Amino acid sequence: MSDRISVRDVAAAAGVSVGSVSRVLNASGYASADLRQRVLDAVERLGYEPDFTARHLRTGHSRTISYLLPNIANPFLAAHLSEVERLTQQAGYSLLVGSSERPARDRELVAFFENRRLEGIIASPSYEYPDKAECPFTRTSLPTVVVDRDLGDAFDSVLVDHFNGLRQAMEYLLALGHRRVALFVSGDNLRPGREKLRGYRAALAAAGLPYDPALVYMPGSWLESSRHRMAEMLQLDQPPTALIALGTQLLSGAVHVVREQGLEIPRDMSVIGPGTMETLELMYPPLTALRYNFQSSARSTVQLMLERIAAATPPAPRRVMVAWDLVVGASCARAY
Amino acid sequence: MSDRISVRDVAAAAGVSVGSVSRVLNASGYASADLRQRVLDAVERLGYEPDFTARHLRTGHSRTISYLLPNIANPFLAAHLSEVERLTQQAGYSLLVGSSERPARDRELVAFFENRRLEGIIASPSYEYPDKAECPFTRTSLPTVVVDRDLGDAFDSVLVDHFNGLRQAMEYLLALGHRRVALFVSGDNLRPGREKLRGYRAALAAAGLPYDPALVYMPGSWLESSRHRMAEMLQLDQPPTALIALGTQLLSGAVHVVREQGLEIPRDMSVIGPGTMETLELMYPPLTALRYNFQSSARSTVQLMLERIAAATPPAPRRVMVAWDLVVGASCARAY
DNA sequence: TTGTATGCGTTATCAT
DNA sequence: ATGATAACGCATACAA
Repeated sequence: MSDRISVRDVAAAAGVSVGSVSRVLNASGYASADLRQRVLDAVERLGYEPDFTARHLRTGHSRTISYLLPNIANPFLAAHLSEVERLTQQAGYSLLVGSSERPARDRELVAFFENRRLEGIIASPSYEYPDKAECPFTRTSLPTVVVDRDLGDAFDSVLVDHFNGLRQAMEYLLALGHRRVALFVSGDNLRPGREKLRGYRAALAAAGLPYDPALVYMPGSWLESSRHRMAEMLQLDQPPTALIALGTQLLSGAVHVVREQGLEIPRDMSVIGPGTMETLELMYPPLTALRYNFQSSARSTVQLMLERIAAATPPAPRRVMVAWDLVVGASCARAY
Repeated sequence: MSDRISVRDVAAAAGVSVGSVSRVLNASGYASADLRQRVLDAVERLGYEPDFTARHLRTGHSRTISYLLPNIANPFLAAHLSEVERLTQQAGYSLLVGSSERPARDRELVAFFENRRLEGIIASPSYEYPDKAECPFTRTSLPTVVVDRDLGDAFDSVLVDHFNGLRQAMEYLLALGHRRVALFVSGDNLRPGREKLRGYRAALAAAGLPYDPALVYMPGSWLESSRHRMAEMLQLDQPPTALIALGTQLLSGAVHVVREQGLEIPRDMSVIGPGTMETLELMYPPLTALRYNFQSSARSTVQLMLERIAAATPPAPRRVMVAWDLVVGASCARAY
């Protein structure tokens, strides 16, 4: 059963040496047409396929890259991961997934990736290492492409333009006459949250409106109660007339409370949410949503990685910006 | 830079032979306390870590398993994958993901996994190979655990109990007085769809009600229009008064049309949907949903796999059933 | 143009 | 108890 055929078997069957077999298969060095044909025949006949591990040990190429991310179950990340997997496979690489929600695990995984001689790391860690000396990705020599995180400009980065996405959404709401907009976005400890807040505030400032922290909810970690915060906001003297909630859970919790209080969307509350496939149609009226192109983002990610792997000398770090689009549904109305 | 330290370096530093280093590190064979200590010190001092690839080549253990699935972006699959990844990592294994939506790609991936000497395959393919001779998983000698597919009883399987899930949901609706229930589930070409249909029909039969194909929508592949089908159903002489839609897209499309026609949930249409995190709260009134435990399902999957890998002689195939729970929300009402 | 021999970094099988 | 050495399966420098 464990009679795997090796180069030796092929060589014997073809009546040539192992070196010749290898040379033919890798198109390295010379080989006469005759010898070449005999080898190819034998390979075909025996169904030989070079052992990946042995080749890896010899050449140093593992043809495998890894994707380190906080949580595969997050719809945004899953969509991106899915595309990345497709493209890496297409390029002849395998994709190893590693999920990590804390720095210690980041370090473990990076050490693990190095030990396995992976060829690159796509990193979207759950911590941004303000102290660069502690950043596991700075310390590794593996080609790294950072996805939507601020890890300094030593890395190739694919960044989502949260800033302008939020500005766009806010300008849309402000144009509808809204002056008090609630903002529900994930963690201010990571780039996506920070940039969204920046965009939100920039739009307010540009319109000459004050920034009110009481209208902002940015849970640092998972599963805090967005229901509770929305309930609080509705109790304010001047409650929000619009809501931007960019996360399925954040949105669902907030919207639940809004409706529970007998408020109607969009009449009493305008809503902008995340543009993942599901949410777009699940709500009624159809959600006005911020959406970005996973496919193009994944394409950039993989392309940067492959270029960096192939490069003889490491290229200067590049950064790619991915834009959000505002897809107008029917969940926003003019402020009364 | 590429000055990786090897056993030889450690051996030299400790003043012992490479064999001794290996023996100490693998706790195989004898080693005096003194030698043992010297080796451990040297390892510590040099920061040595055995190269995974070389070890793999020598021992045959790749400590890697793969998960073959149709589509990572599917929320159900992503949730399951996420748990499986966590558990495999925890057990010291890496997880390679491979997505495939057609038999030819299944075969490619299996060949690829064999070539890389992975230790096992978790398979949830997009085709069930009625002709077993064509099934790539039958032909491979790699330990295989099948997830929610009917690939015959030669494999360990973790199966979701769609049959009883649907029976449960139907009994609930029938008890509320509904007699015409629309069913929107994915493909009848795979076990999940087939079993759901069986459960649906069993419940109807038990209640002495006729089965009407005009109320059933089971798209074979993605993205057909559930909106269109729902619109048709609402035109029937006797339109459905309840809907079971088990898929985020199926649900959102159908519900969209229902509301568009001015029907109210649950007054004019009772709805039961899929119990993924997002959907549960996103709808208003809160969705009554069928839900199953990803974690327990993932735990079974990984456990079966690890046992099979560890077993000296392959155990008889086992099958684990995972139950659905009906989580009652407020999207169902008594039939008028 | 082709064959031989060495090494990749381990582990495991021998002697000692 | 420990050390020398072969072997895992391949690629390649070198000899022929």
